[in-house]
Amino acid sequence: MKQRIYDSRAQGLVDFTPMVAGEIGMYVCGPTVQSESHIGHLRSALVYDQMRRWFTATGHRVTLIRNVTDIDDKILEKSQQGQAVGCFEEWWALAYRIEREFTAAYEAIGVLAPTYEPRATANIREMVALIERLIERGHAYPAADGSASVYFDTASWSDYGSLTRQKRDQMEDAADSEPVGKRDPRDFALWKAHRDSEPETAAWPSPWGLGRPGWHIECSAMASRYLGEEFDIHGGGLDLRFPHHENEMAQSTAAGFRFARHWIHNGLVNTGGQKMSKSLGNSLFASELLRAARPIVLRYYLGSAHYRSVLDYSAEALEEAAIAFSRIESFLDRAWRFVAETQANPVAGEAHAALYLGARNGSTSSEALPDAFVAAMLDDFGVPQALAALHGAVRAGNTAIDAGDTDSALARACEVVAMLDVLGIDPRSKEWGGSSTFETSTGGEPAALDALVGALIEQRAQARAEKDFATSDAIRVRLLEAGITLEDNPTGTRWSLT
RNA sequence: GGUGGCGUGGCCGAGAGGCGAGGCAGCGGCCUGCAAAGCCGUAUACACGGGUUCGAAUCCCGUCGCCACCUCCA
Repeated sequence: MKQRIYDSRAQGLVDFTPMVAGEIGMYVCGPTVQSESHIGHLRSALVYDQMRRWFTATGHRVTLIRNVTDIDDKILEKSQQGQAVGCFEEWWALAYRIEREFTAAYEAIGVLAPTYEPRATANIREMVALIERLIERGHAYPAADGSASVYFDTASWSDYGSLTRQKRDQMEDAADSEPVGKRDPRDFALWKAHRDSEPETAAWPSPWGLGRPGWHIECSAMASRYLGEEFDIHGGGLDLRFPHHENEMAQSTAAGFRFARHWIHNGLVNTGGQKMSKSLGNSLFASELLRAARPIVLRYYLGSAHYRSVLDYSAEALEEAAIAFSRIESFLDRAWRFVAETQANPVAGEAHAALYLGARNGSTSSEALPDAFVAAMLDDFGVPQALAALHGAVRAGNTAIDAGDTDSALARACEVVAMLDVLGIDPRSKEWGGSSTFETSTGGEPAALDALVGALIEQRAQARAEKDFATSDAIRVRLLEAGITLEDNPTGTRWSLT
């Protein structure tokens, strides 16, 4: 079966074949580091992280480039606003501080670091070269007002608008565009002349004079620098289709590059059916979300809707995700305990352990993945369907445990771990702080607590043996009130923190 | 004015011409001293009106409602 992806430019599902067999180049638009990261940023980063992991799991060497826009109007504005109220922070300090916050949030939800994360300010020379090339080819011009600005000549590029299927003559004029020096209001800035009101640190020399790059040119320059003039996939949020990606594509192709073969756009996040925006005051910041749920649960939740769908956030849905996810976790706990308990032969036990670990590290390869899971992922990264396959394996595994079928239980557990591994949500993996041993969930609790709870469990067992259920229930209630849940199993009583 | 998307059961959320994804909640049962966990069973779901078809939630036409983008955006 072939990998299918939804290509925004083709507006449909297409077969995906890497340019070079076994290698995939992806460029993803990262954030403009001007203010706190929110749920939308997390979702976007996660979507491409999952694609990257999937490609890797299926044997590809992926080069993932995600840029950081660290120079832009808003960064300068914010810095100036802050300074006006006495908070002294240079624009570059602000950008760097926010960038680190973004990195921390990404890491918190298990987004792997991209292969490289170029900053716009470190690629000015490449941008200038690209602009020069566009001027030479007749698709860009220095501003007519004598400033150092340079604009892209949209009229010179007949393909302009093709990414978003818009006809140039039917586009609305940019309301806030600076008519200064532009031939046409639809033309956009490649290079922005330095203004006296802006800090000198935010200006670079160029053949046209001191200035800073326009927003779109950085991605064109960096994508080509790190991935070449043609590469497999370009991704970003749906809101970037126009103007950002349209302009990026226009610049790069007008410069003579083939550029991205496929364009992928992830859906946005709504809250209460409304678009999330600062003016509505309904932004969900990463910091709040990470307090509202365990990061691994947040990751699970963000993957529960297809990447192209709108994700309508609600606290209830997040809580449901937490319950659904703990079902998976408790299965893994249960499966491992079951296998350990029923495995009389330690040699076979070690073989099982090796199998289990292999599934976790992906070293059992995608063969350990159920067909339904693979089919779902091949079909435009159908993570929600893949999660259905995951839950199916959990149920089958629980059934096998109930039936006392060790081999089947272990096989299902290995499948579950392999699937979780691909999705980046294996609670026992190192990235989530799991240990590589096979302790049951109480294994990580302090020994003192275990001794205390163990003593109470002992007392309760005594009471139960004497059919003194009033006492045994009282002990259970007291522990529950303290946040400890008891479970009676055929082999004894197990406790866990709720 | 232009471009695109969405409307699925109590809730979230997949799917896209013929067996009702999955999760949460509910109900009935098994297990349990009672629980918990787990399992089994359980649903006149596809905005509305036409049409195409042996068969439509899925395709076509229309209507209604909601949303996004059209040079700040993940």
